[in-house]
Amino acid sequence: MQKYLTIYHELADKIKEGTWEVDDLLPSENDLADHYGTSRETIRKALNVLVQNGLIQKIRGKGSVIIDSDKFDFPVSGIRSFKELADTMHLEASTIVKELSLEQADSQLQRKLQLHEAADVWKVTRVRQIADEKVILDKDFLLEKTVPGLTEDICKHSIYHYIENELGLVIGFGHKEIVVEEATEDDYDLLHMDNHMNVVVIRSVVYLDDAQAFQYTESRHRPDKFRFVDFARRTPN
Amino acid sequence: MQKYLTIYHELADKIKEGTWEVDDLLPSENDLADHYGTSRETIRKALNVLVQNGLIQKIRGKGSVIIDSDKFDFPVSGIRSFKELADTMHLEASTIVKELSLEQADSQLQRKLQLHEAADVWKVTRVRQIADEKVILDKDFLLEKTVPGLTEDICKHSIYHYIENELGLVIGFGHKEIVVEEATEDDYDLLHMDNHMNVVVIRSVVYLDDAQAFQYTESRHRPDKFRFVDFARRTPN
DNA sequence: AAGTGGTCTAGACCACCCG
DNA sequence: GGGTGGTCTAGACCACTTT
Repeated sequence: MQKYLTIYHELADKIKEGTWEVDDLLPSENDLADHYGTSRETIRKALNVLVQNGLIQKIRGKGSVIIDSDKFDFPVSGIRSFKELADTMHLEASTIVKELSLEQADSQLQRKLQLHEAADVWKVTRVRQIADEKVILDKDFLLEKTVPGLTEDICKHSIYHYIENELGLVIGFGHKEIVVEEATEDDYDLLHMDNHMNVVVIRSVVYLDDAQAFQYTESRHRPDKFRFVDFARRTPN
Repeated sequence: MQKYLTIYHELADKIKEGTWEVDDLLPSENDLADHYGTSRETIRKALNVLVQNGLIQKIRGKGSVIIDSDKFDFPVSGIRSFKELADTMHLEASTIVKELSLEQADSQLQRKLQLHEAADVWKVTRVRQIADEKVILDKDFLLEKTVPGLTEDICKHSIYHYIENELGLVIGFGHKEIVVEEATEDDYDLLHMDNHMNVVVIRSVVYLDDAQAFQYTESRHRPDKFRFVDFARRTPN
């Protein structure tokens, strides 16, 4: 692995273990460079990842202060699979696969995935349970060309795990939209909806690191169980 | 201004003007270094900001491809003021200041702002109108010590503009939580609520670049007018 | 004055993609 | 094999904070 990433992980682990108090300063970049026997720029690359992930804040002239990242229980933002979420939040979660089929992408889906021609897509419908309550209805559409060999077993476990670990693909980026809509009959059928007339809908497109869109997802959440957490920095624009 | 930021802005403007087609490649880093008479590392810093902001995707061995960032109308995510949002989205928006007062932070607010002692805070209540409909109810709490001299006029215009441009402070980072809750009487009184029983509530804490929390906000949205857009990358974790 | 992080340089080697 | 981006180096100067 790259030197800066191993240093990042070592520092991230130490921070999460509480090696330094919140508001304490990390050793200076020069000290870290000496300690790890590397150049300052390499240390800076490692520290920048810590900054991105909300573990430290750098202050010019002072140093790098430890941030109370517990406050954020943050990795919910960004691109995360349901399984990753459930694991990091220590939830008792399970998945029910309602449908797994191969279809032709219609024109709307072609536009979302920026396809210039027809293509086969997997349609996957899954219900997510947390503590034995059906709270999320996920409808995924995945390019068959990019994600071949999907099985019900994979869908039940984690499609992302399959994509990244079995197929060796690398997720690049994604964008999502969150809105609130009226619940449909599907929602009432498949989720434990009680009296809620609204659902929170997250529509997202995910791209590989070669900028190819390969997945469109509509994720429908019971409103009383929905929670989205985000950590952000002010960037140049 | 720093060389890499001027290069970033020049390239960002060119991309937004459509100088290159989506899926085209930017000139190579070496070419850009020659063209701007600078080193490759400086070019790379500029390109990394383009990547962060979803304008390009770098592909090893190929180059930097232009991403269709229109698809994201993206700067809604991250840390943005209502005024910035309204401006970039070209909305006909206005603000009504309902309350501006100075209070003592209660224990709950002290915890949110990570204060170790009592402190004065501004309490600002504002209703946001878009196209003459009252759609957002914002309740802000700002440390008076950090943000002195707040006036009704500033609150009506943009508190962030005052903080960054008049006071010369620099926003560092923030975190937010989005949930759906039952509407309160306040919501019904102050927003054009029709029959919606739910509101989308965004609770956020914002920090300066010295890692001092200075603002807590509760932003309550009419569900049918709520939309949150997010652009994210997969980062090491 | 000394120490910190922020920027910038000129060079090097590597892994990867493509013709 | 030539070009691309990814990593790493050793050094320099700067703006800023603290002592």
